[in-house]
Amino acid sequence: MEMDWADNQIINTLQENARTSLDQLAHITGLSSATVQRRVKALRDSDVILREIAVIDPSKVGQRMSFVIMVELERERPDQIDIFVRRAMKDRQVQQCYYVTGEADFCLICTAKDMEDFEKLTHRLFFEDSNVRRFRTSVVMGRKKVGLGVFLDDER
Amino acid sequence: MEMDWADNQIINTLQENARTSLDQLAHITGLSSATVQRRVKALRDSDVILREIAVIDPSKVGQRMSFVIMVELERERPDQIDIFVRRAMKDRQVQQCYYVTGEADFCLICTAKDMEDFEKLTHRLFFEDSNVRRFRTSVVMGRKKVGLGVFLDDER
DNA sequence: TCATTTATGAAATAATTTTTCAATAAGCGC
DNA sequence: GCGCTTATTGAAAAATTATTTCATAAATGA
Repeated sequence: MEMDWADNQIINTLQENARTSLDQLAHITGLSSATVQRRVKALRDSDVILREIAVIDPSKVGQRMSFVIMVELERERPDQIDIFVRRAMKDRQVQQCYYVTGEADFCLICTAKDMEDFEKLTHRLFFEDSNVRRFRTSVVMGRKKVGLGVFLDDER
Repeated sequence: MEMDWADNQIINTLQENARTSLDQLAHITGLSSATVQRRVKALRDSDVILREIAVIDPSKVGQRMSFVIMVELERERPDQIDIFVRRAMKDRQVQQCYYVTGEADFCLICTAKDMEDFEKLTHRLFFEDSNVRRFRTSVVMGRKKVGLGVFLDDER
């Protein structure tokens, strides 16, 4: 999809606040609000904007802990990998699952109420899957930056 | 903040689609749209809903690569840690920065256009900071699940 | 150049959000 | 339980925001 400076501004702004009104975006870009609305629609239709979501504070809803988990599988056959991916993807406590190069096969970002809740998670994901060789857990002490932003060049 | 089943439904729904209208939320919860609007406002004001954002497809805006980087610092003094955190936080290509237990001190999730772009990132973040002992990079081959959702119990 | 397509802004329309207000429900002291 | 206060609720009005329409202007390309 063809994109210019105005689109970049729209994308950057909506990544910071998806509730920014078309009037505000019109002011930022110097376009009319009708044009901005068509630009936003095009960005949605072409899946540049994948979705618009509310970000919840996990600690405010009882999920007080976060974890980074590096997972090594026993066998790296595609079908074996797929079984693990499916299990991870459908688990609500797995926020992110990356298939990666290096020593580990996957990096997971997970949340849990407490350590007991985390232990249950490890059973669901790792002990019930005989193909998981080992996993290394890092407990998150500080969520210094948490986002999904890909911010674009502001230059005209 | 006191929260009931209707709030949970609102939270779960807005995490999937922040553009869900008050009428739709009213239908889901069985409340009036005026009440739902007040619930949503309360969730925003109390920072249960931290923000509402557009999620962009990185590959559609030229950021074709993602990386998981485990970072070890030389000295773990709070002021030294803070210097690194600040640098990581203000870098646009760092989507996430977790301060963690275990061998490494930090786990970063980063994006880059290509390997050259990534190399620049490592210089900015790691080589210019004499306090970084080492870092281990895992290149992301598959973004199997990417989100920030913390989904709540659906039971009444 | 001319024809065609595409993008634009102003205005009208539609949809959504926010406020107002009266009624009901929930807490609380006694 | 009774009376009092405070909270929460829904319907309707008001305000704001999003979308469509339509005529015009700019870009594209034979």
